[in-house]
Amino acid sequence: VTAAPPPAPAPTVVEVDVVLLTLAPGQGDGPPVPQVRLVAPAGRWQGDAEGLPGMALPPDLDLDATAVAVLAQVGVPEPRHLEQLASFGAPGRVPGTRAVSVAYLALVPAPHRDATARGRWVDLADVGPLALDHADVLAAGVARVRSKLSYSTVAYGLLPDRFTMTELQAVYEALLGVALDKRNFRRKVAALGLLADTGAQRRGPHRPARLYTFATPSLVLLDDVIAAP
Amino acid sequence: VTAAPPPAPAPTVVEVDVVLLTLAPGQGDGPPVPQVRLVAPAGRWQGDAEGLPGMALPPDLDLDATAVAVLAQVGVPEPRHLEQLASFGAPGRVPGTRAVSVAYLALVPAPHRDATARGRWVDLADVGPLALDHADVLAAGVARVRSKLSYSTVAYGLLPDRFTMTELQAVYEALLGVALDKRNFRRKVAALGLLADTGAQRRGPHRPARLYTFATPSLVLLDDVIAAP
DNA sequence: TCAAAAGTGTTGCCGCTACACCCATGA
DNA sequence: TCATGGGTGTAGCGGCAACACTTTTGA
Repeated sequence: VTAAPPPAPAPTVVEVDVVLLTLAPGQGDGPPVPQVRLVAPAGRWQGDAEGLPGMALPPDLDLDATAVAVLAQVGVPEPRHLEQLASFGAPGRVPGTRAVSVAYLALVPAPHRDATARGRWVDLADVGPLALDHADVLAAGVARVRSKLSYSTVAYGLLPDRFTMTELQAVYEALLGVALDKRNFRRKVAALGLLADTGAQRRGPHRPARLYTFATPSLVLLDDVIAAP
Repeated sequence: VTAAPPPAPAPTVVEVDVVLLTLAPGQGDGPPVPQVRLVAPAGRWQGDAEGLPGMALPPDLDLDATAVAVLAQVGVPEPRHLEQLASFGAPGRVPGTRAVSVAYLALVPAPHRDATARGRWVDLADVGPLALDHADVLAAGVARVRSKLSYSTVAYGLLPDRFTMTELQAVYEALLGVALDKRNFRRKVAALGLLADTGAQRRGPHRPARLYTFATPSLVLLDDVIAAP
């Protein structure tokens, strides 16, 4: 709301960038490794650093829909979870233009190795210098996921439809970077009542494991669980 | 990041809107009442509904600085707390243009009744229909404050420099809408060690009350407190 | 001396953590 | 039969909620 008559609109470009995260199965029997989707430098900026996938806001799409379109470009038809992260708009962040970036966080289960899609998955630990201020954006995304682990079912975004307790626990351990007690973990998860036992089992070289699903197919805040008697 | 050569920038305006909240002392001996700062309809949109203070993003300011500029317009030289809330960018949200709004949340102690500033304080309970999608933005701001009460010292943003325990408790009760036990409240607050006893007292018609200050003059996340041994 | 708000301890309960063993399967 | 991961119970401790009375002041 401005008091003065509308000034000439600033020549500002709005773009939507997406921090797309996944958890790739560990090599051998190692723990799962967190990965980001990065794309090659192109379009608006030059240089050799990769960056987050993004696009300019189209006239007819809202912000969420634009994020979905960005995801489509990198081969993700629909993410398990998508939420707005923050906006970045420092005057110098894109050389030559004034660009405001609305950043999103997206989570998907397993890296579909889709050859037609742009970009590649990079282990979080191996991410090099990124274009523009994308390192900040990525950091914000990672921080958000980590903090949400404790008070929501973010893990939903990273797991396949059916998964074992051990896999669920591995998600938490990989993202939190700590080891958890198996019995306590299972007890706590069970107490929340968010999982359904599918009855099915995963058969492997050893004793079969029960397969579970999230009872509600979306991310749930834990407060909401408690508040629903 | 776009693969194609840069398309002509969409004619998009970026504006920064601020949800400015305070807690006014209650009438008589009533509890404090939460208020928002609203401004009269002007500039970009017509109609009789008030709206949140805001302005177009100037070429030389980043988002945070723009929020500060907006606050200056409504008579707040520097807010106790300022954080980015979310961005709103549905195609139809401002008739006639494509405007993306980056919303901020700001907190200030007491309503300075400053005649030169634009706008007025309105009890949250009395807020009527707002311009554009500002009702959504306001709702997001209120939700953010409420949720942050439990895991941070947001109350810092709403209290004067020196305050009594009862006032601090009243902030929590007013925002949470529940009554709290005096002894438990004081014990918990003391255990966090975030307050300093000023030694001074507030004298009233009854027994004087100790005055406290926040030891760290900014909003603190409670996890950080625990993580600092 | 009275009215009104400030200030202070204890107890029971619940949830969290720590900890070690048997089970089912495929090889 | 063995190697490997799947699955289960308990006991101690600490934090949280419930609860009522004394103190200090101004009028």
